[in-house]
Amino acid sequence: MRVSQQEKDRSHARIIASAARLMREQGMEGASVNDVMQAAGMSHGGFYKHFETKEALLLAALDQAFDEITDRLGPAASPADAAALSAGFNDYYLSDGHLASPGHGCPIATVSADIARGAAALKARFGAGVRRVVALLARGTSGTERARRARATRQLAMLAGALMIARASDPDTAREVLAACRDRTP
Amino acid sequence: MRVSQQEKDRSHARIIASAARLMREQGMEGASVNDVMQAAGMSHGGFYKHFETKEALLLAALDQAFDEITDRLGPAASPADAAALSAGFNDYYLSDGHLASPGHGCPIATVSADIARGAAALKARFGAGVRRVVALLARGTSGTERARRARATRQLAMLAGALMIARASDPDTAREVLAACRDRTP
DNA sequence: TGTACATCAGTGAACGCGCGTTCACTGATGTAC
DNA sequence: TGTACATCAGTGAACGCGCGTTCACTGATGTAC
Repeated sequence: MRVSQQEKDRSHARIIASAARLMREQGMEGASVNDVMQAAGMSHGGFYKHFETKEALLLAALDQAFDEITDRLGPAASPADAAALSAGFNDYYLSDGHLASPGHGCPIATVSADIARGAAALKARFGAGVRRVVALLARGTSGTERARRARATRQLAMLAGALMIARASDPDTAREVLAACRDRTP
Repeated sequence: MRVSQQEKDRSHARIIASAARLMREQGMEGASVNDVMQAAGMSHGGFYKHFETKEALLLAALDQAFDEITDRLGPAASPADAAALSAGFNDYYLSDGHLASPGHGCPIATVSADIARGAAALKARFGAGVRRVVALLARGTSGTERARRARATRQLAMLAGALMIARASDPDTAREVLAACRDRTP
């Protein structure tokens, strides 16, 4: 049966939120249209009233996943706040909570291999997301614009690599990798 | 028709080599049994004369992929050689060749997200592979055993993260990420 | 404001397809004499 | 060394299953009068 425009908008948001979580938990191919719609409380048939293809959904879900992590870094009233935020980012990124909850964590560590095999449109959005995170991390640091961006990039690369390695390893190795990278910036 | 033991051994090696490449190019789920057997010059039906399940193949292919990268770091006659090898590893790891050839590159950057969703047996082998690479990278560096291992771990995490981000990004962002991480160790 | 009707969000069955796995079959290999 | 026969690596058809996508249908919503 037909549903109000307001309710359709809510459905749309639920579909994207479910996809943003499931694509990080199950991978971009592993997150099936059926799973996503089920998680959003609907049946699979209605999906194509919201998106033309699965790939269009993944584009929206990827943006949302990056939004979740930039929201975490966004609020900084002063350069000092920004520096503290950037330092605290390491703690969050390598925390046990982040390790155990890929579905609500950084998309770099969960879907970059899928995107590397994907369409150029996905890579463009991913690259834009990375630039946004780097720009936020670079606030409040010292040096030339170029040097600050480069340092933030190295920090993000190390964190994403460490999280990814820890998640793919046995518990002992995971612990060792996280310990080596915590409290250190490249 | 039956085939000699010698030829069966060669088939076995070709299947693992094809899987080691395809799993890095297409992902562990994306590398189908049919694709692997085709790439090894056989039809899919013969696969189960070599492996009990697809997962058993992936275990063997993962070990082989790690062997390929530890072979690169293996030969070091002296501590000075080891230090030069470790420094040169950065150049190889972030080279355009490695960027463009995931099928013959480091498995950390290509299959870790798949393994994070996989069985404990895969994680154990992955963790062992990571430890082997870290141990090789740590040779010829200074400091306590613990500090040397930690530094090598940070280096590997940064490299894997950078390569993964570069592959998943548009060309401009990829270039910037690689430039920021080349010639720098965390 | 009330009524008549067109719109369309969501449902559930169905589509063709590729997946991992199984199986009957073939004929060269390996073995026993 | 030669012969008879059991073994088994590799083939190709077939299996049930879940995938992305399509479609006829339902009935509440939104619109025109």
